[in-house]
Amino acid sequence: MATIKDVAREAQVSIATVSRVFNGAGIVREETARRIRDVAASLRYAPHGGARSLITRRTSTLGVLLPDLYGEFFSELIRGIDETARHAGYHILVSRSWEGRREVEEAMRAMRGRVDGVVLMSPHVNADSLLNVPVTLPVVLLCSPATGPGTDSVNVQNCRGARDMMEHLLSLGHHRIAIVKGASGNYDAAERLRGYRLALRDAGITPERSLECRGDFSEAGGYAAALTLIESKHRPTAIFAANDSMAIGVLSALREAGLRVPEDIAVGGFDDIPLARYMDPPLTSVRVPISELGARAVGTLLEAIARKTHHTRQRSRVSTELVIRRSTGAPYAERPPPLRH
Amino acid sequence: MATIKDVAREAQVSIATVSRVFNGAGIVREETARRIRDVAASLRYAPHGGARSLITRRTSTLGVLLPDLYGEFFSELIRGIDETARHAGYHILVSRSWEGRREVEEAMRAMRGRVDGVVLMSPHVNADSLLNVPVTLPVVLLCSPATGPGTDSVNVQNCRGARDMMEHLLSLGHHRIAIVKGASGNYDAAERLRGYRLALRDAGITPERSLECRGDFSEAGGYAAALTLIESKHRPTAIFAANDSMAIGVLSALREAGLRVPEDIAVGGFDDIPLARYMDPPLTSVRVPISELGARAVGTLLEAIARKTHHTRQRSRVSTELVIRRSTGAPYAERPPPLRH
DNA sequence: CATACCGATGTAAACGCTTACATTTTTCTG
DNA sequence: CAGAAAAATGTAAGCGTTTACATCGGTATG
Repeated sequence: MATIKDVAREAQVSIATVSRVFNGAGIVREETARRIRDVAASLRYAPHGGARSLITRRTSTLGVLLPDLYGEFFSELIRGIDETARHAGYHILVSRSWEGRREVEEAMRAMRGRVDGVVLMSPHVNADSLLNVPVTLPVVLLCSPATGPGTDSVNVQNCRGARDMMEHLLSLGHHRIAIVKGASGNYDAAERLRGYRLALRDAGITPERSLECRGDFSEAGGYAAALTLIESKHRPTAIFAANDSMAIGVLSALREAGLRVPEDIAVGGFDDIPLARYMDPPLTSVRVPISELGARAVGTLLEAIARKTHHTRQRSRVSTELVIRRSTGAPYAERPPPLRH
Repeated sequence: MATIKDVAREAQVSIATVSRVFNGAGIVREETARRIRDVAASLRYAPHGGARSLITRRTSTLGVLLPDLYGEFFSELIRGIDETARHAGYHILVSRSWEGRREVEEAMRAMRGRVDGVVLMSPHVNADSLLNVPVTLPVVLLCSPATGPGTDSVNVQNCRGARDMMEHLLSLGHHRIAIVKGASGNYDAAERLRGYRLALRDAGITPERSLECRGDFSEAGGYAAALTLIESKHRPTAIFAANDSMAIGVLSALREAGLRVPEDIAVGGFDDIPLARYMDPPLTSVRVPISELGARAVGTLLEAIARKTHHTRQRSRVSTELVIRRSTGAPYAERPPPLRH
């Protein structure tokens, strides 16, 4: 590959002049500039990003550390992140970091000198503690428990969203409402559970442990949970799954058991993934503006990078919206999608 | 941020020794090594990836240029790519390059010095021509038209898959089968159309232009196409949509028009995205092993990188599989998903 | 006891670029 | 047309690493 030196030699100028042409900085006589560009083109020269960032101390790249890459949630998230990043002239370096604290640390140090900042989603680790450990880099926490101050973070209004769903179910006359919980140790899961309990208390109902089913955010987990609930002596009249994947599993289990939704039992989910409205019956869910979540995180990160040390930490929460469809049997449930974009 | 020099000074050794400790290369006395590691930890030192890759001439990063990031297809693709890349110790730098040739070129040159190779998916540009233009980097083409030799590429057996679907429909007794075409100028779209026509010819049926509806791979496009087909004087008895998103749009349009699927009209899709089996009725589709597609591309790329110039070009095609469900009304259609993982 | 050798460490030259500063060339001014 | 100011270009010092090669004790060898 041709380097700046090759171009300089060929065009009979110093490398400084070549550099100036490619950076728009400094002044170069038009004739010289043209000659340099021609030579560069004929040599197929392109500036070496790595070398450039070594000296400028900026990589124009953002690291994105995610716990997983599976499913629509992450697809949307990455889209939101990329969109915002690219508008600001940044690339994104995606990495899937497994759950453990060790791996996250490892991933963080691998980012050193490759990125200008990191969006970190690590719902299983108390991410705050991570920040003391490896590299010093601007970091924004996404959907992660961040206790202390000192850290930027973006979260979903899980608790509020869960309460909205519960209030909806309660308003339809349900008293025995079960929840299929999210993965244990997961921050979002814990918050949604908290919302569930709060809503019950507010309605004067004492939460029952037998109605709190363990789950893991997977379809299979929802399926299994539903089976348990169906067989329980005092069957619930509604099931709130802590995410849509599990709700889908629940629907399958109910159908196989010959139970009608919503007539025999109502079902609600969380996230409102695109699939939700296509279920049979269409699934009532709590919409999370996923791509906005990513966009917000990047926005915060960019600010942190720009402001360097002088930067007041921000923690924001994106709000959710209850989307009512047939699976909860509300009279005003959403009609089938119109589809004319 | 601490650099190798800081560590060296603090530990009272030369930077070379520090470097050796962090690379496992060369021999360092255990006592010295420990001291260096301690100092490094207390200084929160981590090697600077950029500087390192400047001198070693490898970045341990793979560039991924995609036309879009929307939807399950890309989510799966990235997953496959990341999986394989990380096993080989590579990171991935994701970039969405718009359609135009200019943008792809621009993105390619931005990759210079940041990555060791590129997976390029650019279904609208004759990607082969790109390879002459900007930077010299190992490239693997994904789902892209690559005419000449000289280029590694990974594709889907679009034509074969489309024929499978058509043969299935023909075997069910359909003669008037419409196709909703993919985006114009798109390679996959063209190949699927080719398969459609070949299958008809083989069955002794002359393809009719009026049965080839324009589409764009979007739900809305499928919806619009279906409306046209419904209103045509001589209505088809089956519709083959060139991807699942459009098939979903088709299903919506048919439902709204009061037509039953598959009794009044059969519908088939392509890709077999997760949504397909949840449709009502579940959608017959041609499964594309998406994450394998990504994995294969990375595998080929890694080989190209390893082999440097000595590398025989490979072009592989991943095969598809017809997944029969209720939307085509075959007697042996797939039962509802089992779900016990 | 000189020699060769080996293990441990240091020295310094890259890698491809940017940029402050110095130097040369051009253009203007009186 | 001299001299100064402005414009154009060159020089060289890094950026944070790796690594070939040099150095320097110390130990085994003859």
